[in-house]
Amino acid sequence: MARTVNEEKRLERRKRILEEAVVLFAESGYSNTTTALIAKNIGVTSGTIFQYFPTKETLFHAAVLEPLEDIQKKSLAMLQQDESPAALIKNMVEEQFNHIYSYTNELRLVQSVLGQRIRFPELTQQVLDSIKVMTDTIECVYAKGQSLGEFNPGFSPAMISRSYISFLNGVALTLGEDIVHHPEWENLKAHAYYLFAPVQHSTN
Amino acid sequence: MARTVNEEKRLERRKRILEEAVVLFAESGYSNTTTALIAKNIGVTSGTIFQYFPTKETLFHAAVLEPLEDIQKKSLAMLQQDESPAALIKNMVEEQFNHIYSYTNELRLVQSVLGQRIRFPELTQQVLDSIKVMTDTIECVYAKGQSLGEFNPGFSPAMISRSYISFLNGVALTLGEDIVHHPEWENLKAHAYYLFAPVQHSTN
Amino acid sequence: MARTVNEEKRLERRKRILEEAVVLFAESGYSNTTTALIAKNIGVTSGTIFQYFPTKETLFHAAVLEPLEDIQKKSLAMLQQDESPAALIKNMVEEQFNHIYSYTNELRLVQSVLGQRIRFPELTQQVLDSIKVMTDTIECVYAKGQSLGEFNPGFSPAMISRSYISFLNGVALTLGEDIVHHPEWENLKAHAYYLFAPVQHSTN
Amino acid sequence: MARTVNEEKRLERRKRILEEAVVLFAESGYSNTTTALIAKNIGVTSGTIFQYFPTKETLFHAAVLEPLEDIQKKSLAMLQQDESPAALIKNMVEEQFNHIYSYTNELRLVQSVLGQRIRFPELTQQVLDSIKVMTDTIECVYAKGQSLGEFNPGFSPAMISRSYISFLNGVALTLGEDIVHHPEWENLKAHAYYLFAPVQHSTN
DNA sequence: GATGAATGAGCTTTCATTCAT
DNA sequence: CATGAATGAAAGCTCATTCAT
Repeated sequence: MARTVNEEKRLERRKRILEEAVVLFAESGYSNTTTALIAKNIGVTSGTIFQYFPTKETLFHAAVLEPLEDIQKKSLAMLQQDESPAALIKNMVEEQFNHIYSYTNELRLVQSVLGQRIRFPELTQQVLDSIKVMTDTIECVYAKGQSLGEFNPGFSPAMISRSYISFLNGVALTLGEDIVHHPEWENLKAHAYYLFAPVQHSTN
Repeated sequence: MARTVNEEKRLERRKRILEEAVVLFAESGYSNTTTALIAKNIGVTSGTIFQYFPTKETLFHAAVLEPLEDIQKKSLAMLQQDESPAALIKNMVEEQFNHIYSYTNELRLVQSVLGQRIRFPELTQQVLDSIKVMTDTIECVYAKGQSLGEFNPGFSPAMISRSYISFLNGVALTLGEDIVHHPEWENLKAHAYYLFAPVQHSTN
Repeated sequence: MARTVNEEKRLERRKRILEEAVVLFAESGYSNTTTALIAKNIGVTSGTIFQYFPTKETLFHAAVLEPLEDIQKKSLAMLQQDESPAALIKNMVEEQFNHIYSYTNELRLVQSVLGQRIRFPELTQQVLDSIKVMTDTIECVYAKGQSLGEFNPGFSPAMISRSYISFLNGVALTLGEDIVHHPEWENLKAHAYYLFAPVQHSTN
Repeated sequence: MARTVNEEKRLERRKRILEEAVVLFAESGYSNTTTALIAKNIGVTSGTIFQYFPTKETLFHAAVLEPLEDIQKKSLAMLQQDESPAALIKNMVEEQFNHIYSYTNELRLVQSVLGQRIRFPELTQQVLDSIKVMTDTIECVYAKGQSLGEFNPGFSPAMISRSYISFLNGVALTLGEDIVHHPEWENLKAHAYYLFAPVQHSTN
C-alpha cells in the first residue's frame, strides 16, 4: 500500500517535470533550455530531474513522444467511430483545428525534431513512425470515402493524407501564438477540409 | 585595383562562411552548431569567423535572412511577369516545388526561427515581415485571377495565400531530405496548385 | 540546523575565494588574473567561483569594497572613542601605519581602481565615497582639535585630511612589500603625524 | 640625406605611437588596452605598431620609462641651478605641482607599474631606480639646506625626500582628473612644501 | 615600410551530471 | 528520495602576433 502511494507520487512528479519540459523545450529549443530551469519552475532542485530521467536527452525524447502518442490516440479513436468516412474526417479536422492551441507546444516540439533530423536521428524516426500510423489511418478512411462517392476519386489517398498533415503542421508553424485569433482562421479551417476534395453534396 | 581584389576576396569568403553556416545551423540548430565547426568545415581557424561576423548571432541572422531575401526576390519577379494570374501562380508553384530541394536548408532555418519566437524575437519579426511581402503579392495576383474567372471566387485571397505558404512549409517540414523522391511527390505538387481552387478549364 | 551548517560552509568558502582574489588581483591586476587561477589556488575547480560570484567583475568589486569597508569601520571606530582629538588622530596614524603591511593588498587594489577610473567608473565612485566618509570624519576631529589648541589653527581641516590620505596611499604605493623594514620607516610614521601640524607641547 | 628623412619619419611615427600608448595604457591599464586601438587612434593599421616595437610589452616599457626620464631630467636640472637649497626645493615643488596635470598619464602609468611589481618585476626595478635618482638628489639638496639653517635639522633627509615623493604620488592618485580644480588645491600645494619643515623666516 | 587577414592560444562563462549529506 | 555544491568539458569571443601582398 505504502508502495502504491509512493508510486503515485513519483508518477505525479514525473508528469510535472514532463509538462514543464514540453513548455520550455518548445519555447526555447533543446539546447537553450536548462535542466536547472525546468527544475526551478516546478519547485524542485536540479538534481531531482535526474532521479526521473537519466539524461537531458531522455527527458527530451519523452517530452516529444509521450504527448504525441496521446494526441494520436485521441485522433485515431475518432477515426474509428461508427460514422461515414466524410463525417469522420470532418470531425477530425474540426477537432484538431479547434484544439490546436491546446497542444501548440507539443506540435512545435515535433516540428523542431523534424527540423533537425541529423541531430536527433532516432527520435526523428520514432516521430515519423508515429506520423505514419496517423497518415495510414487517414488514408484508409479516405479510400473508403472515395469508394462511397464522398470524395473526389481522382486523388491518391496517400497524397491526400500527406497533404493534410503537411497543411496542419504548416499552419501551426507559420501562424503564431494567437493562431486562433487570426482573421482568416475560420476560412483556413474550412480550407483544411477542402484539401480532401469532398464531393459537393456531402460537404454540407 | 588592389582594393577591389581584396574586397572580392572578402566577399567570397563571407559567402563561404554563410553557406556553411546555413547548412550546419539547418542540420543541427543554432545552439548545437559551433562556430569552430563552421570554421573548420571551410578550412579556416576559429577566429576568422569573427572577422566577418561580430557574433554568432549576427551570423545566424544573416544565414536566415539573406537567403530568404534571395528566394523571395526570385519568386516576386516571377509573379510580376506579363502573363495571366493563373499562369503566374502555376509557374510559381512549379518553380518553388521543383527547386525545393535546393533550398531545403534555407527553409528549415526559417522554420526553426518560427518555432522559437521567444528566443529570436527580432529575427522572427523580420522573417514574418518577409513572408508577408510574399503573401501580399500572391493575394494580389490571386484576386485578379478571381476577377478574371480563373479561380473560384468563393475563397478569400488572404486565406488562400496563407494556405499556400503554410502548405509549402508543411511539406518541406514533414518530408525529409529526399523529399523529391517521395512516391507521391508529383501528386503533392499538383495538390499545391489545387489549393488555389482553380476553375476547371484552366487547370488542365 | 543543517541549514545553518550549509550556510556557514558557503560563507567560509566565499571568504576564501575573496581572500585569494584580493591577493591575486593586487599582485597582477584585474585582467591578468584569471578566475581559473583563483580557483586553483584555493583547491576548487574553475566553475566553483561562479557559484559564489556571478561574474569576474562582481568578484573584483567585492574584493575591492568589502575589505575597504572593514578597514574604514575599524578606523572610524577609533576616531569616535572618548579621547582628545590629538590623541585620537595620533592613535589612528599609529594604527594605520603599524598595520599597513597587513592590508597592503587591499590598499593596492583600491589604488589600482583609482588609477583606472575610466575603466571602473561605478566602482571608482564607490571607493571615492568610502574615502570621503573617512576624510570627513578626520576633518571633523581635526577641527575640534584646532579649537582646543592642539593643532596649528592656520590649516584648513579639509586640506589636512586630504593630505593625510594622500600621504598614506603614496607611502604604500612607493614603498614595496617590505615597507615596514625600510630604514626610514619609523621616521616616516612620525612624519605622517607631523603632517597634521600638531602644536609642540602636545606632540611630545 | 634621403636616409635622414626616412629616419626622421620613423622617429616621428614612433613618438606618435608612444604618446597614444601612454594615454591608453594610463586610462585602461595594460591588458585592457589593445595594440589595435593604439594603431587605430593614430591612423595606422595594426601591423604597423610591430614595426616599431617588437612586442606589446616592449611598447609598454617604453611608454613608462621614456616619459619618466624626461620628467626626471627636467626636475634634476632645476635642482642643480645656482640658488639656495630652499629656493631650489620650493621651485621644484611649484613646478611639479603646477604641471602635474600635464603628466597625469605618465604618473599614473608609473603608479600602475608600482602597483603590480610581481607582474612587471624588471620594469618595476627600473622605475624604482629612476625614483631613487630623484630622491637621492633631493636628499642631497635638503641636507645642504639643513646645514644652512633653512630647514629643521631634526629630520632625516632620506625620510624627507621619501615623504615628498610619496605625497606627490598620493595626491595625484587620490585626486582625479580635475585635480587642479579641487578647492583645496592651493593649500595642498603649500602643504607639500610644509612637509620639508622649512624654518619660518625662509618660507615667506 | 605599411597593410590587414589569418592565426590560435587563452579567457570567461555555462551547464549536464554526480554524489555526499 | 531530495538536495545543491562541485565538477570540468566545451563554447563564444578576443587579441598579440605573423606574413603574403
